[in-house]
Amino acid sequence: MARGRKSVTIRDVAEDAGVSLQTVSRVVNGGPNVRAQLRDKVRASIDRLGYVPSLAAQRMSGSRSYIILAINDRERTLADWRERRGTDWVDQMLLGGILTCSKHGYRMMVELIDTHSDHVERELGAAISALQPDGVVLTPPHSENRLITALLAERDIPFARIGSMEPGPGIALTMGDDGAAHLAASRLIELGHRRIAMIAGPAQYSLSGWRIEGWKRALGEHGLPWEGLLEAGDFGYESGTRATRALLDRNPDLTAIIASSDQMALAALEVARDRGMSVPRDLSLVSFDNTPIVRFTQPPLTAIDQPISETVSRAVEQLILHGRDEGGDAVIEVAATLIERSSTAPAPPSISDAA
Amino acid sequence: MARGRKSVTIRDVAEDAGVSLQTVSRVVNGGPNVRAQLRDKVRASIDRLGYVPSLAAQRMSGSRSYIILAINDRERTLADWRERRGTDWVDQMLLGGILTCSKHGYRMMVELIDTHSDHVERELGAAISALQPDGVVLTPPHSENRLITALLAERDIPFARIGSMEPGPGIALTMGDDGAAHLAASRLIELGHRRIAMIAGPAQYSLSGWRIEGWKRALGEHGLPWEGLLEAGDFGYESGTRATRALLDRNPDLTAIIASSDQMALAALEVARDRGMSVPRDLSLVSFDNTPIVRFTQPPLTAIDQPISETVSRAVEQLILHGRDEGGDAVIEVAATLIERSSTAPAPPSISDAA
DNA sequence: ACAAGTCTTGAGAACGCTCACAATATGCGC
DNA sequence: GCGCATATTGTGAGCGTTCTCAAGACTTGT
Repeated sequence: MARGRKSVTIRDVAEDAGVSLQTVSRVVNGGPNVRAQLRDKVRASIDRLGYVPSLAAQRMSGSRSYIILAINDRERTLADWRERRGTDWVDQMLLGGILTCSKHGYRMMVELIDTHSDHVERELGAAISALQPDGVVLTPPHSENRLITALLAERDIPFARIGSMEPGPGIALTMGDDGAAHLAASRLIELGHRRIAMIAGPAQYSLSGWRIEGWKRALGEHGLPWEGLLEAGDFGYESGTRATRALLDRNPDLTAIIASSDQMALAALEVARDRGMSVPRDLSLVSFDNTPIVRFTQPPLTAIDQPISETVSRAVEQLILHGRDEGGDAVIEVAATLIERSSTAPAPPSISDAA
Repeated sequence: MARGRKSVTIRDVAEDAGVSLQTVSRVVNGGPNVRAQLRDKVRASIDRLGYVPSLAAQRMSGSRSYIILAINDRERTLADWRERRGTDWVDQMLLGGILTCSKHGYRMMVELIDTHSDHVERELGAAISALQPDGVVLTPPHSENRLITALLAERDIPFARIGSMEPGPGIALTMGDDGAAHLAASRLIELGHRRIAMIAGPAQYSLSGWRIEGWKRALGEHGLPWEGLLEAGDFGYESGTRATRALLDRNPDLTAIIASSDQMALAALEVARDRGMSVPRDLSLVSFDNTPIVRFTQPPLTAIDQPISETVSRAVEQLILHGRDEGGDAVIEVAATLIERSSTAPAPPSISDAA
């Protein structure tokens, strides 16, 4: 006889236990109407033979594929990856997703999709046709892409939009970007800062807007102006350098910066150092993301921790458990927190204070 | 009529193009014997209808599943992830793998498996039965786990072992750990260092041994002793702290350390700083991995860059292209390089030199 | 003890595709 | 123009599972 390469099928189990295929299938799927005695017998056969149902066959006949597809932005991911900037976002997503999926007998697959519009439909369409996933997790900036959400809705595939505060279509999950920015700014105000700048993310990410909102709101609550204190970057290091320089040039009295990504904060730290400013003595710095990097800089950075894993985990759970329910278009919020490290300190006595 | 939720099948294409299913199948799979005229007609139908074959169905009937499974160590990955240490290894692997897979029409799936022996067979067996992958990529420490390689061989699934210098079974791919350690040590010797310590990785990783070999060899070539200069860690930060302290306590004349992971190097940097030693003036530091973190420490660390993405990419390519060939048990080497940053400098004039 | 219901089990079709093979068309040498 | 080899197309079965539906076994109320 040949190698034992043929795998154990449901038929083998059925024969071994002396029951029909259907009964085995019911036992495997926790079907309701099987006598305890038979169920145990089948279970024993399954264990002995080491039977595990074939995902492909399950997909073929059943209505579920047991696959959740996670969509990431190809351009940004690849750029980060090529330049060895770290792709912590993908990591967090992958692990949070995998763990929650496997808890429910699902698998997660990661797909990189171009933001560029003519690719979106083709690439996403192809992935969906090939995989026929039971749910899709969208990450920014795809989360609010009409083309994508329309495509998914048309194909009747449940989906979750990470990082979106807009209700429907699909499940929206936000990490409270406005609240987080508000928190960061408020804390800085509490520390005595009056001139607090923001390096925002790119406009096509709606969370960039929300962060700006939160920051403005905090300043407004204390009667502080924000004009001239806003610069936009693209989350990358270089853009952070440019933005920080512009901010510092324009505002000699600047004492604090909130950066919308760790990379941009790293850049700000470097620019400050180049200009002979000490962080946090002369300049306080708060970043967004809290990737592993910021714990090891000098000084370690105070950062808004974005609970990506948990958010994706919640998204996956919703998709698996309530995927097909008409979900009422709820917005789920997983709160971000401020991790204070050593890049923030009380504001230096200002020139006007001294006067 | 209901929503357009039913997907386009090969049958739809066949009808649209007025040919048989088989002909469409041949066109899709690049079959050799189809007249150009018909092929174009079928292609047109495929494009118009947006047909993409179902992975599940392909797996069911054909001999291939178009899935490559990447196995990672669950314990270490989860520990790194939970403590937000960064899981750069997974990242690099995932992206290198995904890209190469998609180039060949394959997909990559990531699976976390416990090292603990009774889990290994069950978990890996289950993953294989469910997914029936066309190839498996093993990462350390699974790369040399007999239980795993035996299981894969028995089921006749091609596999690649990343980070292994041992030929067969399966394809072995190494990043030249002995050579890399030799390179690091040699460079330090060139800089005038005589007392060069090594913080090794855990023994169950065979690459730990190879790195020790390379380091010893370099020292030996210059008549330098290594006794008392070796400590083992577990790749994690805390173990790096312990190891560095032990090394420094035992060897007051130590001027350089090679750490087998970035985390341990980070710890060494911290310990040195605590003891009032300046890096690189008093102590030179070389780390392994070159994760994004080490570019932003103060000083940025000189590191051995492990080309994980490229190695996994090569592994995937081998599996897809030559998976079933009796590969002759070759060992493929993808060379690591030394990235010099600011944590290495000429050795300080030693006490004996001064005497 | 009998009809009417419920619980349990099984049989057969179907999912979308590729395989092996059969049938037909085309080309070539003479 | 005939016969053979070769290129092209079509047919039917089967992959491993779940679905639908029907049949048999057991309850229950009267």
